[in-house]
Amino acid sequence: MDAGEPKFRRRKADRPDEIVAAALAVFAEKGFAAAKLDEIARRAGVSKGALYLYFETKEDLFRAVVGRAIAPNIVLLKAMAAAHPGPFPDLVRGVARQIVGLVETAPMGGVLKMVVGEARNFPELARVWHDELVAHALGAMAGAVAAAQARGEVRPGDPRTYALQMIAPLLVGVLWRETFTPVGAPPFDLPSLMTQHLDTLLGGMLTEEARR
Amino acid sequence: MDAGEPKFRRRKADRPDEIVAAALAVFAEKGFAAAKLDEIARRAGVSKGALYLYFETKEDLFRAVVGRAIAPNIVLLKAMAAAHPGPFPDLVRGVARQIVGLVETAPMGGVLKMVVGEARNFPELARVWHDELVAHALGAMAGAVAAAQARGEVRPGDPRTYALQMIAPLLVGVLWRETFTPVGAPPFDLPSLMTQHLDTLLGGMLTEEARR
Amino acid sequence: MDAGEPKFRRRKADRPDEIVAAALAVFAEKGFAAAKLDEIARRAGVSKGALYLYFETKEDLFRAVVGRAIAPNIVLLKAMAAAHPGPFPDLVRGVARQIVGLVETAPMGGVLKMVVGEARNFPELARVWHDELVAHALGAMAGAVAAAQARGEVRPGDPRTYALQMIAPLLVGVLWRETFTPVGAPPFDLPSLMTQHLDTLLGGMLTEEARR
Amino acid sequence: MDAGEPKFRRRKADRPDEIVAAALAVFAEKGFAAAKLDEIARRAGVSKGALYLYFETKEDLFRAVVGRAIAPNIVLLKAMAAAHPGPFPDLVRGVARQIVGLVETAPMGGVLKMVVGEARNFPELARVWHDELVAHALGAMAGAVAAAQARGEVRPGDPRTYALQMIAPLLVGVLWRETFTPVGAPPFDLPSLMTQHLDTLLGGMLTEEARR
DNA sequence: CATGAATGAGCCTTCATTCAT
DNA sequence: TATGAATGAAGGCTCATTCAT
Repeated sequence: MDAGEPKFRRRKADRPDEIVAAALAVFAEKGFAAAKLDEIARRAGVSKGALYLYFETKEDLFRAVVGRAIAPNIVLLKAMAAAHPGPFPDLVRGVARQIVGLVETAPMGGVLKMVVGEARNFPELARVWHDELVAHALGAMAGAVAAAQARGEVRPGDPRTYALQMIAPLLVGVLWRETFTPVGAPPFDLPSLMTQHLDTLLGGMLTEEARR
Repeated sequence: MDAGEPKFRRRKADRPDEIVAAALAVFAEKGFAAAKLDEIARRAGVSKGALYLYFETKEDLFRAVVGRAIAPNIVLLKAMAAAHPGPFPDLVRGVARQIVGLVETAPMGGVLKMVVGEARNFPELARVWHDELVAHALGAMAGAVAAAQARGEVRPGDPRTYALQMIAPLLVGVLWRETFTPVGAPPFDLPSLMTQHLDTLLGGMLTEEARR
Repeated sequence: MDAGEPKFRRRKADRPDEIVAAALAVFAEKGFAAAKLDEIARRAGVSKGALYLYFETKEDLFRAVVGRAIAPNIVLLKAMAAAHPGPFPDLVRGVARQIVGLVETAPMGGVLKMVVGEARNFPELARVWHDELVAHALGAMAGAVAAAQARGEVRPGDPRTYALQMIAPLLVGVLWRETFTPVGAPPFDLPSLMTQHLDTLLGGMLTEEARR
Repeated sequence: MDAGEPKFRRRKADRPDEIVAAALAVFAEKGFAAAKLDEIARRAGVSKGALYLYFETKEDLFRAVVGRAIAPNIVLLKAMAAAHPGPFPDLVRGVARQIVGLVETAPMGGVLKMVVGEARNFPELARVWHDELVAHALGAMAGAVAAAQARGEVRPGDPRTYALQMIAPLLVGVLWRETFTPVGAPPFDLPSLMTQHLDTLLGGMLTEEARR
């Protein structure tokens, strides 16, 4: 930018993000222990030593990667908080559209694998993910369900469980894409999957009146 | 030695199974790369060298672990194949009961993590799992759905997607138990979860006539 | 020993000592930081990994080396404690003979360099050396001086300082041998040095009566 | 720049000396290998890169440090050369006073440690120290002893050894201060130590007539 | 001259694998 | 078979050195 065109030396401020992006890719693919700093450095276009200018240790880098991967998902929380107070199905479909959009753009499969796969080795990361994102999201959706129940829109049942039911097929679809599609399994089209799922599930969740 | 009580000594023939069991526990907890043969040997009650009497390499052991973990799940395929040809909901609930029973007894969470987490590092294992178990199970259930649709019991929709919808919350519940419950998150009761889910989902899947 | 002659595989029990001996040589020559585990392993006739069967870290090995080097010097303390209660000069010369003997056999120069050179980096080692050996030795000799003063054998003066005066030339002679002799400086013959020094020093320390 | 107060800015010409001073402190404390250029640069108040404007390598800087540390000691040689040709004890005490003065002002402990501790890794430095300083000083003192012997002031004995005997306690006292005092050992007061030592030693060195 | 981000060779440490017993 | 001491290749991390600015 300065002095006309991008110099072949990248600007320092971008380095950490570039490293985190490269690290995310490698950690997601290999897992923490199997990921090699050599490969992360190579993919980030820097030397191995440069990693240590920005992160203390490999674990530190991993923490940064997993921690920062929360941010893009936070938008969902805000979207849900700002969701119009209309009929329950509209809310659900609106949120679902956002999530599907996120899944299509962000490397959610890899992040999921990282969080789930390393939860035992990095419990504090699982805790952060739960406390700062998952619990909020699940709680918000459960709250919406409970409100809909109070309005007579949704049948009785545990709201938190309803929330899990709604999102689960998408998560499994993402893991499927990550796990079985690369070895030749037929993929699931996630938007279609989600559409059919919500049609079906809402069909069973809504009361007679709400369904009409 | 110990000329007294030789009967209680485990027979040598059990060694491989004991090793695989110990390895399953460690691999499930740590992942492939972070698992140490020292720990596997210790948990199996044998020396490190003994592992190599039964398995060529660490990868070999891992393959054996993941491969053998298919077997307990195969019963599901047989159960589905032998399922009575009655009404669709009965079939679904019967199968679900079996799966939930399996989930309660077998370390399915750990196995899931292994298969998903190492799919990129061991693609042939993902392939085996898909080809020998997952595809069959999903296909069988999709076939049942299609048959029910043909009989007018189930509404239109992609049968394979329906199958995924049915199982997904249970899988996510298992991963939840593995990931977030250890760090203080409230657990999901899997049988209740499955009951509520099938009630809801079938409510949306079944046609008017079938639902009556 | 077993089965006739020494098998080409050395017996395990000796390994730690062999490693410590090799490490002493390398640490004494290079200092802690410049010493390479590769070289220590090579000189000990084992692989680099074998070091870690007996010592946790390089620092641990260093601590073991410096710690064990105290032992051979402890004999001096015992010799001094058991010293005959005769005239002061006899005591001094007897102890000196022991020390000179030690200096000729043990690698005292290297050990001295290690303790002094790494005192700032490993203060706990300096403390151990002082508390377990040096303070005792200096104190014992100072005690003997004080007793001799009480008996009227030695002139007034600080006993601890007298003790230092007695030993200092030998220590400097050892360091000289370590430092300047290898680059062509004329050596000092330590026994002669010590003889002349004690003759001179006692000449100045003893009272008229004692000197007679 | 800083058009306001340029006068207080250190002149560039001082940089090398400032760097050498900082390096001396760090090398003396840590030893060559454990010393980090980062710390030297920080203590010198310059950037790491700036070190390379004045010194080719870390070894070069070390050589400069050790080499320049000779200079302050050279004054001793001159003092001894210019020493009045009076009685031997006066000469000795005069020189001792100079040395004690030097020890109190210059970081002689650290320098000693550097020279002794790195003699094996940098033999040429040990050689320079010996050839340019130590040999001269020891030789000068030995010469004075020999002259005094010729005058009948000093008893028979190896003059070079006598010289070593005279200086050794001070050197050991310096090393003691460097090594054991920081870990709680009682210190030696070097001037008192030297006074008592010379009183004692001269008492044994001088002939009857000279002592009178 | 001066800076400090970047490099990469080198070292400590780990751990799968081997092998003498 | 079984052991566990020993190996050595591999990888995380450090730090002297370089170089674009």
